Amino acid sequence: MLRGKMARSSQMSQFAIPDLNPEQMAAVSAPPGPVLIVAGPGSGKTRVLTARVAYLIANLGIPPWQIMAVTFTNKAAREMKERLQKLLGTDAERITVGTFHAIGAGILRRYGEAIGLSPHFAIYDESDQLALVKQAMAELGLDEKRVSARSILNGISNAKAKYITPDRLRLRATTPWEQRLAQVYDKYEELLQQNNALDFDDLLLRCVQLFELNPTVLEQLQDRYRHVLVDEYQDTDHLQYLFLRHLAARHRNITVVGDPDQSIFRWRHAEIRNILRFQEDYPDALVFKLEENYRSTKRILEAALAVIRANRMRIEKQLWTRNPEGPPIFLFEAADERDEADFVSSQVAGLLSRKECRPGDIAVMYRVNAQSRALEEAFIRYGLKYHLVGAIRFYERKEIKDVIAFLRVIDNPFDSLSLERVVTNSPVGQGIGARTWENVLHWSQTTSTHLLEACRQLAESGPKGLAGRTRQALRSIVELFDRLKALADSLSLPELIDKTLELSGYRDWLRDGTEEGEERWQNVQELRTVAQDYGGVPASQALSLFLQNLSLISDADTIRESGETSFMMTLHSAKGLEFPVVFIVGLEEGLLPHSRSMDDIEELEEERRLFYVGVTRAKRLLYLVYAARRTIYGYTEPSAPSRFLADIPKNLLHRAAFPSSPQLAGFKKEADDPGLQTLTFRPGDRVAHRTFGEGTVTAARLVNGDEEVTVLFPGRGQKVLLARYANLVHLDPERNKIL
DNA sequence: GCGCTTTGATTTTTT
DNA sequence: ATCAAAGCGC
Repeated sequence: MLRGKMARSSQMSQFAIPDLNPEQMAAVSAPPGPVLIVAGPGSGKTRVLTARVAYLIANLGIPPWQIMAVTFTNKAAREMKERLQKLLGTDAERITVGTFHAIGAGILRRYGEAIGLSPHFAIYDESDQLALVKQAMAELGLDEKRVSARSILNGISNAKAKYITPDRLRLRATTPWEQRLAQVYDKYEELLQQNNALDFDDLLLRCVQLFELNPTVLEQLQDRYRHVLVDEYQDTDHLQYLFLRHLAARHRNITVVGDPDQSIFRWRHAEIRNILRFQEDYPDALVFKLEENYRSTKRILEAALAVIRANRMRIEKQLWTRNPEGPPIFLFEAADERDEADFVSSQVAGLLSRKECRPGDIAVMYRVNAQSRALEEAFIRYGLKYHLVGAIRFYERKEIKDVIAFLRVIDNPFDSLSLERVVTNSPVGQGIGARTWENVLHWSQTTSTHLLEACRQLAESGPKGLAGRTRQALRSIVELFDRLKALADSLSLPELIDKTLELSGYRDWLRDGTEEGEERWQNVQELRTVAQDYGGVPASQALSLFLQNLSLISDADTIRESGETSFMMTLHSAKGLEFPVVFIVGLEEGLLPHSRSMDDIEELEEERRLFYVGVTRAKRLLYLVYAARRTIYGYTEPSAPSRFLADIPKNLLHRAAFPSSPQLAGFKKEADDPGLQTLTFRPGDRVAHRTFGEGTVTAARLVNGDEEVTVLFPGRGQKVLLARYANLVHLDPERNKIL
């Protein structure tokens, strides 16, 4: 007893709790048991969660391996690991930190055999799922023109998210549509099983199933993970809820952190009521509220509060900040989306030329991705650098999916979708068309062997009518995978990838000499680089783990923090980020709130939360922009300002004018740099621009220490550019010398 | 089996 | 306006 106490107190000194305010401190050092931390934006919630993990280990002497910390994104998991590393050193490695899905996949790899899963299961993403639904529908003789595969998949996803099995769905089905849905769902599950594959939802659903069917396994896990901590609890769905409830049922040491006001994934089955009802689930829960905001100015916070106050589904908080009042929030009415983009660009150019911030301090946020187009064009016109966040996902690139398909087949020959991808999308399938492929599928069905085996049998002993060319093509596919499979035992993973690319002819096929081909090849090399982490052991051992981890990673969209580029992103992808300067554009009825969300009160509340999330990303400067008319799908229509704008008290807003810059009282630094004093362009000069080509200067003047040049580009019209950003090149330097 | 034309849909996307 | 998937002809 005494020894234990001494050990604890000596450990306590090892962990110096970082500066925390009293609320944060209370949450961090709350005794084990159910704990709910309601954390406002910018209140240091991740810090608190991390500090609590450290506290449990260092101060309460809990072994690191008894702790599980769950996040939603890989990025959040990574950040938490890094912070724990700093706080605890090597102890941190033994803590289980990961996303729901990664942790679920890990559990299934380890214990899945109890419910009939091979540890080599593939993880199917949404496009794989859709392909599987189509296959299921085809096998059931359902016409895709009458029921879209998409809507069926939605139905299946909804059922899965609610933990409804095909059997249960069939029992509760009343309409013909529901009966058909249950039928396809059933078939879909059968196909997953055949392919030895799981979809994303399965990673949690099957865990819950495992827990319910195998009390021994569940107990083992409960005793292993005695302390569970969850980030972003407001975004958990029903499966995640069940997963956590089971895991924490025995020891009830569950800490959740979240903010119902920032719940924006309802459409992804997130259930805001999970956090609203936490106290009902755990009546003895200790509740802490983090209400001090360290991020935004008083004005920005006040505007945010005014916006969110109108919602009903909330836990009331008294947010406050010690930060300064700050400049007013700028409100600008643009004529249309082009004008809007011009306004944003000119403001950005102004902020940068006045050195009020760095490009990386600025983010432009919008409701739908389509809005980025006009903004990008304007940024390019102004010579401003930007980075589109979350637009292209690495894992979804065609070439990456192709290479992964090869590897998946090597790892799991039952994965028919991947083999199909190889055959239809790469040089390997040369000479095999839809007809032949149907034969293979059919053969595989009748002999119930996997597809590769079906190819082999057809090549060797298929019907006489089979053309020699087809036979040869099938044989070469089988030989390719036989060779690769054999090589997997002796080569490391990166080497196996090299061999795969070489032997399949994929490398030469991809690098077709075009610039695009080379870029795609670079991406493939990127994938190879990732594989190097798994290089220590033979590929046959590393492959499953590599593939499963890969399926769970989506963020090659990791923000590059060079500071030299500004950011554009949807309001959804802005969650969890913060920027000194934020522009929210397209604040119009129909866009925000989106027209598809306007007839449902709960969806409207979510739109409002989305706006709230956007506003609370801003630290110092916030611009709210809307356009009087907007072109959508080729139709130009007048638009009304968003109803959410009306909730912001007028005294916080300042109507911005265009094109002159607003006065940024309190922010404007005294310019040491007087900027440009003389003109370098004059009317008549011939100049070249990166995107507009050659043109003639029609006017030039000094504006805020920069040179504003008006150029007439033949065929593209007159453009007003800032010389500092536009990188205009003089075409006839001789003439310039005369100046 | 491949390439061109038509058709339809088009919010958000942590995994 | 734009893009992808399906449809159709060679």
